[in-house]
Amino acid sequence: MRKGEQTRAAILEAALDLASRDGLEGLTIGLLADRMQMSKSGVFAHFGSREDLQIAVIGEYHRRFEEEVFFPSLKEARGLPRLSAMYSRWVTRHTREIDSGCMYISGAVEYDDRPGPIRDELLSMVMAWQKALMRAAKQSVREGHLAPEVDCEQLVFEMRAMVLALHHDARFLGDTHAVERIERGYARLIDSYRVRPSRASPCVRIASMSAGKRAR
Amino acid sequence: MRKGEQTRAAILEAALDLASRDGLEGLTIGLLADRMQMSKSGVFAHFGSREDLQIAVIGEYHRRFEEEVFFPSLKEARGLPRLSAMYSRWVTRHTREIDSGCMYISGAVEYDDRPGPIRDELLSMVMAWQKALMRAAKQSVREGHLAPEVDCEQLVFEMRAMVLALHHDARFLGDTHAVERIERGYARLIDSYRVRPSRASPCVRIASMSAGKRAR
DNA sequence: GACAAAAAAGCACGATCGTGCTAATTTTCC
DNA sequence: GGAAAATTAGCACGATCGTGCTTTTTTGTC
Repeated sequence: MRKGEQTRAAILEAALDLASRDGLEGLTIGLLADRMQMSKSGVFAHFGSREDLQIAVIGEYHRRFEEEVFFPSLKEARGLPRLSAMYSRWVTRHTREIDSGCMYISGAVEYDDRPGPIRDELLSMVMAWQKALMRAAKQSVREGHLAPEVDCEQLVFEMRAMVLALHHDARFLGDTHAVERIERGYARLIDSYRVRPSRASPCVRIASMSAGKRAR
Repeated sequence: MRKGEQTRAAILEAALDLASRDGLEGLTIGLLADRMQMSKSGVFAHFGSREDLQIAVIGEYHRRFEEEVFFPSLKEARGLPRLSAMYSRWVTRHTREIDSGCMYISGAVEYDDRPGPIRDELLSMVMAWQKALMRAAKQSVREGHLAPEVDCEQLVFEMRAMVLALHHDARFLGDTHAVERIERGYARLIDSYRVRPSRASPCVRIASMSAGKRAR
């Protein structure tokens, strides 16, 4: 009883690693059994099917994502500080998982025209994060950190876009400068949307971004 | 002799369609044979191996990409008009291949940590297009359309980023407004980099982008 | 330590994969 | 039209896949 949950967790850990590297489609029971030094049936028994395994992996990935990126950012003050913290932690996570890959991104490509429970699961998690970003952006406007006429959808779109590019460039092109570009891009983005009471307003963005980098 | 090339081309056509939908990894000889109403060996004989088939598909995809996006843009005047034309055609192509998917993007995810000839082939084609964008951006600076202090790498990075987001949102999220966002994003991007001799400078960008849309 | 329950293994199944080999068929050329 | 060459089909192979079934091993409880 207790042992079961324990090995299940260990399998999930290995599955997470494997799926992050080779994609959810590359996550195979045989490979997983090899890595766990178990029989295929032994692994299989813990999850009703491969699909359930994949869904469990997605859930676990999301749990960790929230724990690492989302929840800590809630400690920041509402508005731009929180939005920047979320973005900074998101970017930091990408730079750290540079050789494991983001499951939200690889999953989006793998399942963008493959309907079913896995796609649904991925979609709901990606949307959850996207909505969290949207909330933070709108709060930034409400708090007076960003100009009232800011199109938050547009802002979040461009923020997400650069993360996709970061992932693409760092992993596929092997570009090591993508992080700097995303920082510059975000700076420019916020700068053009910021409410400027005076020329020398405190630069929340830079502080938060580099704090995130230091924490790496 | 003649018949061979003909059916080879037909196979390649079907393979291109299949790989655009299910990814290069999803391109399988059996599926291809089914769609061609041929035997597996019949299909196989035209390409020395599956890998050679995949590489041939990538090459064909790139040929069509250049023909549709790159070459026509060369007719535009050097500098910003050409850069905008390239971008516009690129975006247009994405909106049209919304239910087939961009092989450069899906390929990047599939092969970002799978070394070998396929990755090499993909990489060289993606880099070719990226360099073409860079040349056009730098020419825009040289021609005086963009400010001299513009960081072209940064500009192209953000341009590419939004295309990735367009692909992601249109295909995975099913978002129908991504095209408008990329247009607004590009407008903002260029606007902040543009050289402004007068307030009412001719708006090359908008003209070109909407021309591209009309041509769809 | 015995016993019930849970966990893991063993095994087999049908499918699908890429790919070699050989035979049949079609095309091309004189 | 017949010979030569190119093209396609047929078939088999070893691998790997997910998954059901039965048996063995391990675990937790009295």
